[in-house]
Amino acid sequence: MTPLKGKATSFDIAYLAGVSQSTVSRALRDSPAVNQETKDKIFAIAKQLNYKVDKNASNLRKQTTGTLALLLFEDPTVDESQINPFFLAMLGSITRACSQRGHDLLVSFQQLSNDWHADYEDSKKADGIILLGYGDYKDYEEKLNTLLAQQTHFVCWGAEVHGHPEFTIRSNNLQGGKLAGQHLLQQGRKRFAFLGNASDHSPEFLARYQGMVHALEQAGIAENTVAQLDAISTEQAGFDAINQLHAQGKSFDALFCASDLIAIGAIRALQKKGLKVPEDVAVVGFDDIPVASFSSPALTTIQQNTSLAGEMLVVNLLKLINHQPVELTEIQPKIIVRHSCGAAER
Amino acid sequence: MTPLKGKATSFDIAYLAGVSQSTVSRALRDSPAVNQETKDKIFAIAKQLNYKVDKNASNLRKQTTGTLALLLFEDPTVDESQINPFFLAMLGSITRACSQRGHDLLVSFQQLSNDWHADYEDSKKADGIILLGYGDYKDYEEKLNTLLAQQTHFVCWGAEVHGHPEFTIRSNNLQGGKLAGQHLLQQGRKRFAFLGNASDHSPEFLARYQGMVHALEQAGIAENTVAQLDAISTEQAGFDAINQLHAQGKSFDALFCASDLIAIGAIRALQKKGLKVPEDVAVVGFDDIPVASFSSPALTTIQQNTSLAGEMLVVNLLKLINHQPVELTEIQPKIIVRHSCGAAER
DNA sequence: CTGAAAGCGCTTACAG
DNA sequence: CTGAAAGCGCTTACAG
Repeated sequence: MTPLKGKATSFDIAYLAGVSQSTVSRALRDSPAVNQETKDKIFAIAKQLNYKVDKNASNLRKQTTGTLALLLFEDPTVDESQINPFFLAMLGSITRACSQRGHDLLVSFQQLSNDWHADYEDSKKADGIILLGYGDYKDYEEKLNTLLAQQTHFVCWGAEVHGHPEFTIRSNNLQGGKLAGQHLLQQGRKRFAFLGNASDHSPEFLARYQGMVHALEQAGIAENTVAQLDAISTEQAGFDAINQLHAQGKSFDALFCASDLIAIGAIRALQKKGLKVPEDVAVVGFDDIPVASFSSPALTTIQQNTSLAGEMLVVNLLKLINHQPVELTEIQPKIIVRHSCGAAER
Repeated sequence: MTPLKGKATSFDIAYLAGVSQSTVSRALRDSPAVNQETKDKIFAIAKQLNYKVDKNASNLRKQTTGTLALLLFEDPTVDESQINPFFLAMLGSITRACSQRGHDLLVSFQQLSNDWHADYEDSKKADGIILLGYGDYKDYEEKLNTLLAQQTHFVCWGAEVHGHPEFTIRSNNLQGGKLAGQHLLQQGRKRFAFLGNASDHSPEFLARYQGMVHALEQAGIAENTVAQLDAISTEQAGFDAINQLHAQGKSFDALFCASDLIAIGAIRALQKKGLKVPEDVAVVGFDDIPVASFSSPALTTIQQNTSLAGEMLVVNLLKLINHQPVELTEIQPKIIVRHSCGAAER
């Protein structure tokens, strides 16, 4: 075999094997319509030439890509350099799930303000899109509607696309909020506060809030006694929110935060004011990001199963692409009791 | 304009604009050889049809992809569900750097044992490959040589490809080790231990070890007084290594760990044995992963600048692809003093 | 400044 | 079981 200039093509193999290029193509995709001997010969030559199917050519012909795109968008206010650890964990599980199913993953960060919605599938770079991120849901929804109108294949994490539950994988946030509320009640706490946006601009956080309120009401605590303050999912926002709450003269002995990052910032602010966690204020977070177990005190939190979530996102997107029915998936949250709530022995 | 069945192509635009398809193609790429009026008309129609260039077709024709592949491989022993936070941070900065340069990023996890080396560029899915990961360098090197032989465009983080510094972006690990050693010496520590493989199976860790030894020798402390134990970059390995060191009857008041993950595990093991950090043992890690500031005590560590590293990886790979000379890049490490070394006030 | 034509490397009816 | 041929949707010499 003489070395060829440039990469080998199926024609080179055909020439060397003494068959037609069509046969080579069939053999390489292991078509049952090809004689085993012919196949063996072709495989051997392909291996020798270090031949790889040109994906651009095969995708162009097949009109498909074998690739999924992950669009990760963030609140534009967030520091550029840091990605929310929760999404990073999701990224990990999504990447694994893709590999397992023989798909490639195209990853891209986006600002919510950009025109991210249109391009990946239309330009044939991906068969479908996975959306991941926090941000104002009202802005988000608009893009989602464009995607819907363009019949792009997509799934998203967390927030439901109005009237289309099949496009979403989400945690049971209401249940998560209930778990947090109930647990805090069990610790004998009476005066509650919640950090995180609790409006339809942030449906996930809202559900967490509502879940907690639900638990409190069952225990005879009225919603109007609960202090609530908006916070995006960053440490800084949690820190600031506590200071604001105190400036407003609000007092509380139980604090439920819409995310761990908020909780960690809040704990810092509380400690800076000389308050003890959990003695003075019991704190529960949400997500169970890796740092949660390292904060002081270790953070009690509502865990979201990122492995399952990532897996389901990929599985459902693939089903959508293949026009198969999807399972409606809701991930069940789980409370991880550590020290910040005052329950576990220290 | 009547809506077209399926996606619009450049022929549809040509028909609508009353020009040839060649002209459309030129106009869309903003070729100076096209009349501005014609361009305007074509752009307007393209927008109306929500036209997007088919990347498979254009890549096939241009024989390029506009895509970079990131191969993230891990020690197979590591728990499947967790990715080393340091690499996750790198992933973030690489993704950003790619977007900024108009490239897509294909991400893939690999076991070091797999045949990952060949496919991405050969199959025309990417113009080049970024390699990221820990693992036995001896195994790694072999793959790298294959890549080299195949003339694949690639860059890698950390370990130098024998005789080819241009393919690597690395921290000055030797300097990092020195900083750690010097700092520990300044705290008055005399009896040193190092956790991490210090052989050519792990050149980065080895250099960190050597840097520390170098600092110690300058202070008159001989290398043979230093306790060293292998550990891969996980908490568990750090935890186990401490127990083993104690079982061997080794005692030390200064501990330098080849990574933060090792350090965090080591601190847990020390504390479990009733030893105080930093009073009994001062600990310094390496990487400055996000959890480092949250461990108790907060971890003093040698920071690697992941933003710069990710950026340089992308920049150099792009240069390699375009046959331009690359800058030899070495990232300068920086010591972040927190509490685990006993230096900062608590 | 514009058009007709070739061709990138495959996959897949169609025919035998 | 195999081959000849068309065609996926572009880009880019070549010619005018």
